[in-house]
Amino acid sequence: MQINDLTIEQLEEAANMLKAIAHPMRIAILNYLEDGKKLTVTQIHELLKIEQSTTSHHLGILKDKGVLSSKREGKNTYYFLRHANLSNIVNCVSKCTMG
Amino acid sequence: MQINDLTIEQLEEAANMLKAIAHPMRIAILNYLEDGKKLTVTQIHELLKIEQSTTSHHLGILKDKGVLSSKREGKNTYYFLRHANLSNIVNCVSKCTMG
DNA sequence: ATAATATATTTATATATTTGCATTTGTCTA
DNA sequence: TAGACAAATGCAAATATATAAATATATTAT
Repeated sequence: MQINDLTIEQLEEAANMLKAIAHPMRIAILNYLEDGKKLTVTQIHELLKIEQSTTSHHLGILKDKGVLSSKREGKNTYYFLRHANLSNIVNCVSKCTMG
Repeated sequence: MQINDLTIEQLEEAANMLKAIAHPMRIAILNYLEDGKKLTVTQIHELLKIEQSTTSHHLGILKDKGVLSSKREGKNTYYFLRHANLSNIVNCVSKCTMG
């Protein structure tokens, strides 16, 4: 299976995934979720000091676009990276922004 | 120098870079520019079958956000990846969209 | 059942992005 | 210098996204 030569559908899915990541707050969220870490909405909302509803909204986008998964445990919902290698994207771009 | 624990400015720069990439046409452009390849606006405009001005606009965004560089040669302007490892982002996301 | 806590959704407003057309600017050649 | 070709820019309409306030839903404990 080739990596390049993507169909329009695949291009759009890839774009949606990157669009989901391409936001300062959402990059910050992904930073907290490296190495398989799992955090709740409240934890993230407190770490980033942004509104609870805004936090939930961002997490919803990341989940909807396939970047994060979530798992409810009692009152809490834990969010975590769906593909471990997605951390690489953030690291890669971070590296480029530091050159 | 740490990769994580980014400042707001760094988060925004990283987000801008990813936002520049996060578009179906622009991902397609990056796909054509792997392995140090250089293409002109017209070549890309013909490959992607989109308007010349639209092509130029997308290339401008990619250049402005530090993803591409360009070099004028006579009537043509060649565009190419600024950091070779940016291909990894596209490949990484592509891989995730094929799971 | 009720209250308390954690998440998610709805809604509205503000802002940003995409696209193509028309135009302009830059470069080469006759 | 005029004409042809390549690329960039200004503009406007349609579409998408971000944010927060208010509200709704889900879960647990009393």
